[in-house]
Amino acid sequence: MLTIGSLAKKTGTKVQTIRYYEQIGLMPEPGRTGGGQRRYGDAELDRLSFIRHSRQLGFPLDVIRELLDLSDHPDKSCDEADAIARRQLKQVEQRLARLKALRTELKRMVHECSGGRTADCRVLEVLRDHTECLTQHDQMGA
Amino acid sequence: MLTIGSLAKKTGTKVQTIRYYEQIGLMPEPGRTGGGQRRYGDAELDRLSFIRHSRQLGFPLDVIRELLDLSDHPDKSCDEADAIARRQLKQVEQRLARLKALRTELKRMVHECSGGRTADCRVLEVLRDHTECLTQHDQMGA
DNA sequence: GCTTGAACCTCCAGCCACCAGAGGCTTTAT
DNA sequence: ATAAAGCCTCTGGTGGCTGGAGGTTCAAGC
Repeated sequence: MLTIGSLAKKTGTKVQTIRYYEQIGLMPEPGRTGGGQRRYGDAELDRLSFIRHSRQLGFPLDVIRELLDLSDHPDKSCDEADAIARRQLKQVEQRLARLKALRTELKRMVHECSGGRTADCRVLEVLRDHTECLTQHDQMGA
Repeated sequence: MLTIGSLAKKTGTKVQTIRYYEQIGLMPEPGRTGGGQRRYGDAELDRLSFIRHSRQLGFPLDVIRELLDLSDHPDKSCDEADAIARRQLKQVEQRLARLKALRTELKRMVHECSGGRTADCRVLEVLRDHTECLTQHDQMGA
């Protein structure tokens, strides 16, 4: 039987985060001691590990909910999980592309700045005038 | 003289966002009509363009505040603006590296999944067992 | 058995950078 | 004169947590 603190340590989660997951129904309500403290077993450890690992891979919580549901039904088709992972991959690739464009632009700013007064600062100049940008970096989100 | 709506259109900003910027002191309080509607001039247009462009390059609002301040004082040294841009570049590069690791992992998951029941799903299996990961993808943040 | 101190409890507020909607007023065009 | 588009303020929500206040419980040492 694990306390919330040791569960937190084992999974690299903050205690508050575990309580938060319980609050939004992502983690089940665990058993309690007579005094009202939470106690966890192996099932909860596995579930939390799954959640944390999915988070590290960038899946949002509502998607993780779906993945957990799939994982709880071993006879369902795998297609859905596969589709979710593919979507995530696509998003990661889009974000990569955007970040690369940003990097290019920032590098250019920094390289062209040769010190001096801010009046002649290349960094500020580029920020002032969007038309100087070579790359398109329209919406962010990452 | 621009209405808030036309300023929004020109800069690709939502109207509410402009009011938000005003509320947090990033944009100045503009002049008003007799009826209380905001009217903007070219200075505000320039300032908002600067803000939006900086946002697109991923600078957070408090950093943009610094950049605006530097831009308002043409005789200050350029070093600070340069340092800010370099920091941002570094952060972008870190995020790129993390995203690349994620992409690798997601690709592997997707490639290894050959359909079937969720019980045998490679995607779910990898999520369950972190030790199968080749790459380290510790904290996210993007 | 008693005391200490670490870990637990609940509840509330805040972070970032907005976005949406309710309910009402102003402007502009016809 | 009227209509509709756009403006106003104010409130509350988003995602995914994180921190703190103020109080209780647990486990270990004496």
